[in-house]
Amino acid sequence: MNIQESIHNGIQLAFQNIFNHDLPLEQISLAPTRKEFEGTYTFVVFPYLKVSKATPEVTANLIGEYLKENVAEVAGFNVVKGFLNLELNNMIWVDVFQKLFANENIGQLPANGQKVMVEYSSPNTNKPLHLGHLRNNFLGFSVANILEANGYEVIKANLVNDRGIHICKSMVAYQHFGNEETPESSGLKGDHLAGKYYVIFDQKYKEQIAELKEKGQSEDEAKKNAPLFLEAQEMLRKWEANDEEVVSLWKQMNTWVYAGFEKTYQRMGVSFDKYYYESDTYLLGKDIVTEGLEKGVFFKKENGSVWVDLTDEGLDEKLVLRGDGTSVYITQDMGTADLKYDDFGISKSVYVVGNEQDYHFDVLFKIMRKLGRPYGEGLYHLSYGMVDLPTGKMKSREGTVVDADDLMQEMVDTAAQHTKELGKIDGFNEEQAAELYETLGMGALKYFLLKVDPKKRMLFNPQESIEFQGNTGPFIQYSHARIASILRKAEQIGVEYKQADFSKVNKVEESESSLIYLLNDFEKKISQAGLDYSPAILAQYLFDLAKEYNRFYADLPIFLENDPTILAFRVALSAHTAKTLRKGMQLLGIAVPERM
RNA sequence: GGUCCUGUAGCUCAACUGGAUAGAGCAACUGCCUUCUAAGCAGUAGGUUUCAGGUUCGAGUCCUGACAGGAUCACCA
Repeated sequence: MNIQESIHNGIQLAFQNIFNHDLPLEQISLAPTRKEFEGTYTFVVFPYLKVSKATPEVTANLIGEYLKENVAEVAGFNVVKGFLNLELNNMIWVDVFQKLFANENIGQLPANGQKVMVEYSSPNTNKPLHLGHLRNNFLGFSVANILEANGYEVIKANLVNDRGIHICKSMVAYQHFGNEETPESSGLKGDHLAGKYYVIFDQKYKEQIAELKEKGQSEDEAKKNAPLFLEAQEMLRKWEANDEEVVSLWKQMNTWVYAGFEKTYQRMGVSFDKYYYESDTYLLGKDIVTEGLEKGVFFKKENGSVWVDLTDEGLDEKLVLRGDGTSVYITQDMGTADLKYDDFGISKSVYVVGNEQDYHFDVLFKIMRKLGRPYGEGLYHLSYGMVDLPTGKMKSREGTVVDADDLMQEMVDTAAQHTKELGKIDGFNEEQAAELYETLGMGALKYFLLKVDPKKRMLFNPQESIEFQGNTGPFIQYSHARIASILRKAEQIGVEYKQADFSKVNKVEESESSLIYLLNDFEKKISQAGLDYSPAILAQYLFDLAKEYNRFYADLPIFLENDPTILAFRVALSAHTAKTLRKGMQLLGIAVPERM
């Protein structure tokens, strides 16, 4: 039993014995005591005054006395107004640590037998990935890791948007202006090559619109009548009719784009277990429309279009199939939801998609629940906010985006420059140095994007956003490297700490107990991060932990300690902190170096 | 216009889900490297939590109404 549990039990017994009141365990909550007061945990008694029929002070004192008498861990207490601060026997931190230290497999909760799919990334194959995709990918990958640590079996999925009018735009532009250019001949990554023609399409398209307007057409007419636009539409029709030439160009460009994406994913450090392609799934969902009509969940209008009425849920009527019998976006998504379930038997399905699609997913999930899908309650939209630039919103078509590949390279270059300035590469060969720069640059970038609550929109200022000091990835990486250095020294001078028995440790300093308190919180934080689908909770925890360690590090110089038992204890404390940092950062998808 | 999200120190973010005197980092200022890595540590300064009401022992957190920013409401995806 851990400390909190035994205090919880003690409080329950106290209520039974003193007030003759049955207080369910799950209603008892302990808060950490604020720094200004003596104690470790605080129990707030205000809510129970009706039960105790006494003043806050009297109530708190009665419970405090009972806990002091009957709960071994509680050494004393003090009462401030209605706050009961419990002072623990300092030595219990040694026991707490001993148990943590013995756990080989920290940060992994027992399997819960449930399968969850995390869909993220979901790129369009007409352009390269940008800053917004970085947030999406890092979030998705990290949440997948966190759910796995919470005991789920996780399937990471990528639903590639490889068809549609926007893809045809790149293709049309390539046909006209491509001159047989290839990634090899141009030296461009395949995804950047496709993106180049997407931008060209937009430029030429705008020119044509301007020409038509000069000839007297309205803006809307011009947009619909521009030759390039008509060509793109025609190409989509041909693609759907399986036209050989169009399909072959489509395949050719896709091959290039996927090769480019693969490199980007590799550098990001993300991976997928399953790829879905919209070119395969875009016709799915029509059978669900039929099913919905039969079940009376959907209804048909005079022109043959099919709708769902969600007014009882506070939404509107939504179209699920066009009058001509063709699909809309949501038709396909209904089909894909079923496909995922049929493929894997998942009980939960997480969609990592930007918050501009909040309404869409609200509708989709309500429909699937109305249809009585077994996975209906497990559908979750992990909605995240946009990444804004100081100059405003990013637009791929206009080329005002921060490109993912460029940004990652820039971060790694900055890390390299920074590291050299600090003179930290003595003893590194070229390959090791390059690896370190990669670790630090990517660590800084990932941490920057993950430390913020996903649902909040965030500002990215390329000039000054990413720091290497303070609440940053490199700060945590640095703390780890520091400990690694201590462990090397301990190894060198032969400190035995790995199998040590710390029961003879007879004093615990404040900076030690604070550190153990935090180390003890690790699994709770993983669980919280899983429930909230929020890597930010974990990021914040790891920063606090690294900071607490650095305080301990400055406070108690380990190798100056004369008592060998305490010295070993402190080395062990360091080793376990390093392990926790490493594991936690791994859940964020961030590597930690042994030296830096 | 309807719906949803956000609003906390100059800037970027926290606040254990309603608890005590709202905390970190950056930027500014002051100390600390002949002792384990100074990408660090200790400290100073910085706040009417957008505003106005309400609920209660207690509100940054819940409710109502303003204000500001954003998203969305297509037989687009």
